[in-house]
Amino acid sequence: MIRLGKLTDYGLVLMSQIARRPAAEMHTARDLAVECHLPLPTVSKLLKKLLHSGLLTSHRGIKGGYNLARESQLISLAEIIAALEGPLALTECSMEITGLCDLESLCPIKDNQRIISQVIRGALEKVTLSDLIRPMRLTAIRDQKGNLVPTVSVASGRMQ
Amino acid sequence: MIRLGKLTDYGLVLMSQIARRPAAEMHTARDLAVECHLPLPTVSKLLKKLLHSGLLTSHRGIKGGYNLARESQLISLAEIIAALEGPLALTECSMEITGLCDLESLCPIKDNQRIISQVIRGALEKVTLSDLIRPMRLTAIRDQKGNLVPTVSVASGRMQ
DNA sequence: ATAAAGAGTACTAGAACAGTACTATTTCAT
DNA sequence: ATGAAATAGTACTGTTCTAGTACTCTTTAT
Repeated sequence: MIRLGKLTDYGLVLMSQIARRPAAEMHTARDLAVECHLPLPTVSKLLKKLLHSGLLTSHRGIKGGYNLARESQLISLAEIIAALEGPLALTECSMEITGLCDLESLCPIKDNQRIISQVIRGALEKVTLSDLIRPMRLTAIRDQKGNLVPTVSVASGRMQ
Repeated sequence: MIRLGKLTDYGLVLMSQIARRPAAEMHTARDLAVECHLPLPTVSKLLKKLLHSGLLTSHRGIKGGYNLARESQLISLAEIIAALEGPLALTECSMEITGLCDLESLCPIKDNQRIISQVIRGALEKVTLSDLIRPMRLTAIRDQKGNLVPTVSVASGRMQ
């Protein structure tokens, strides 16, 4: 079951906002709430989740706040989403992967859900937080059938 | 807002089941329900949706049934999912793409949701129904950080 | 000591999904 | 012609889960 809810979107907005500022700066939940136009309790809750997943560091007390645990280029969208939505439906199968699929064994998939999760996950692994905050170029190409296919290309030239 | 619910999964199972059989065969909702172990009313509802989206053809009356509207290689997962979940959150931006982004104009994205939708959509566009029914090879590679990254490679050698 | 910030828990209202039932319409076979 | 089997369409309902909110405790710098 794959899902990107409103809260996850908020979480991404928050992470982007933190990433946009200099790395040394601390960010309080209150400030982030104002900057992102989100209710404070919601922001608090999200930041806590992101903290527990190891994507943020926190400092308590006055002059406290949150900051990125790693550089933004090292944080993938898949990680952020997993932190907020729970493991991206790769629960059971990822267990098997470590044991079986490393050996290129054939996987008798009956659940399509797994394939799809992995395709999506693969795509999200490739996009990092830093890709999200820099302006991206949106191009539309036509496939062999003549349909418009939107393509997201990052400034660095990497293709998704 | 991206979501793959239970019903969408059922829909994919149904499409796979139809695609697995010879193209000439007709498939009644009743048969598919039995074969896929799903309740008949649910199957009916899903098939109707898929029909309206142009992914299936139908024939009424006794000896009626459903069939694929196109060959399975020409039906992408994105299409099936869009048929069952509604347009994959690419509502507004895809409109703009036709006009602006074709010209490689810079897109001042404030909603991350759009980027993500497009990344995911791009990934799902590449996988077809025929990819889904043939056995796939699941491999796990390690990235530069040492994390396991599951990768789905199709028998044809195409990479996702 | 105090004020400001994060940490943790619990509760509530609302929406959306999933499932079901019922009826009409079409078509082939007898 | 008639009946059976199939799709087509609509409406309803219960349950689950999300989103939002409130309150209290702990930590830390001034």
